[in-house]
Amino acid sequence: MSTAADNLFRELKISCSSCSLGELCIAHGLSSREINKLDQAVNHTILLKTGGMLYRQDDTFKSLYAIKSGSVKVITQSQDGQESIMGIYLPGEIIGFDGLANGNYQSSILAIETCHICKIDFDALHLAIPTIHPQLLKHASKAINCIQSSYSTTKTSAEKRVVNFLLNLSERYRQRGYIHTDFYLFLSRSEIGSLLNLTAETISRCLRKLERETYINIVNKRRILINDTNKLRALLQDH
Amino acid sequence: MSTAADNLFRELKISCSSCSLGELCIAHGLSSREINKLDQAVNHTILLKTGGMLYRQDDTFKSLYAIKSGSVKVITQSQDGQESIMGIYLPGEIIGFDGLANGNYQSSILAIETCHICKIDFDALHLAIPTIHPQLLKHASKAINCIQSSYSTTKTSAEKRVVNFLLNLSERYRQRGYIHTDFYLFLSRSEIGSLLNLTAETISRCLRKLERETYINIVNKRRILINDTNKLRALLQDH
DNA sequence: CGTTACGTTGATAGGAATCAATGAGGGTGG
DNA sequence: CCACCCTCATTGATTCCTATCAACGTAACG
Repeated sequence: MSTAADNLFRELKISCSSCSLGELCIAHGLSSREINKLDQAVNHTILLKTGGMLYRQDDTFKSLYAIKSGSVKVITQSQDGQESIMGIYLPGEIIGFDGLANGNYQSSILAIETCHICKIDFDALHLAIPTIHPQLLKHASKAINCIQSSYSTTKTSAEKRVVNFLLNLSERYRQRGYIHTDFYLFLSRSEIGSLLNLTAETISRCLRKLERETYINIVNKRRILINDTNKLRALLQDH
Repeated sequence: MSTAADNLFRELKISCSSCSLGELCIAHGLSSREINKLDQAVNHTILLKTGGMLYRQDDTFKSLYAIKSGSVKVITQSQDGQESIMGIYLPGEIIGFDGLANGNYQSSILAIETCHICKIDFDALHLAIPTIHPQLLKHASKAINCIQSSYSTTKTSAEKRVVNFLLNLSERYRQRGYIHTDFYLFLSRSEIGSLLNLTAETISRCLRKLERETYINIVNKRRILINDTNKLRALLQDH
């Protein structure tokens, strides 16, 4: 019923040349003239508040989106109405490739914290910079590898899946220049469970066990401090 | 150590204009002049025998590949040496997008039956037909949706995963104009288990149970006859 | 200040893994 | 041609991990 337009957001004007995403964005490697053209294709910067929806599963595909700040979750709804979290996206990641194949997005995107997001009209982008596609393909390829690797981790024990989840987040924060041993979980235990194919109780038990064994500290339920990344990573090796 | 070149294959010459893939291939929608250029980019048609390797994980990315006939399996090796089957590809599907992001393939491809495969040199393709990229993006998007949906099914019971596997194969054969209620499994029970995150014993038990309950017939271990697709599909609904 | 959602913890149940034994086919070499 | 080996598939018995069920505590919020 409701669409992304129902949610509160403001439009901001930030030019691509002054955007902080840098090489993470599709603009990477473009000439300044091309970047000006990109600016015209990317006419909206959206402010999306926590809980706000960027787009809904089955909406017709029109745009790709680049996350400038904040994070979002990917949700799919199966035919029986069960919602399931498929992943989360952080700044510098491009969303929307799933809509390209059929012309409809295959998942819904919701903000799990306040986000700034670039809306990139696909047709306009194509017209403005025909040479952009290799960059897009690389981003799509990265998305493929990302999903592929999360599929791999479903083959291990609950504890390993949780450890892998934490290390994956940590590494992605590190790559973006954030502190990678101290971060906030924007997902509930139940949502993490949905993401990792486990129950909320199991997530809770695993996190507390990791805390008891001093691999991590948990502050205020949601804030994670990693004491020693290498020791944590070692947990993935044992069988 | 060994590379794809070690495996037996012959080169065949088949022009894109006379290729049977049709709209499944990236050539779909191109003018005849563009198709001639594509022919120059696609200079090899490879005959790959059962067990032969198309490329190996970590090989440097150079080409995309289109399966003309036969089927292949996708294998990834984790750091501890464990091999795991990530999926199988059928005629009309494009392989190799996983190598685009980093310049290295993230998985190995092995033939599970005799295959004819088009090798599409990526750089040559780019030079020959700069307008090809939207088509490529669609294929990449399809790949994303495909992996995404197989990730979804890891959230269900063993029996449902097996049923979903059979129906998925059946549907893909149907879309390609093959008989979709009678097909051969080119994977062992153990490989299906690896694909679905189950053990060989569980796969065996599930298949035999489906046979006992007359949803399917199993001929000679590997050949599957589906008695009633709708009844089989109904098994996915119950909880 | 009740209501609600979230998180923690314990007890129990269930489903798939594991272990084990057997059989069936396919290939090889004597 | 047959004995042997090896891989694959099947089936049963048992174990183990995670889901489920249940109870309670806590924080946020109107």
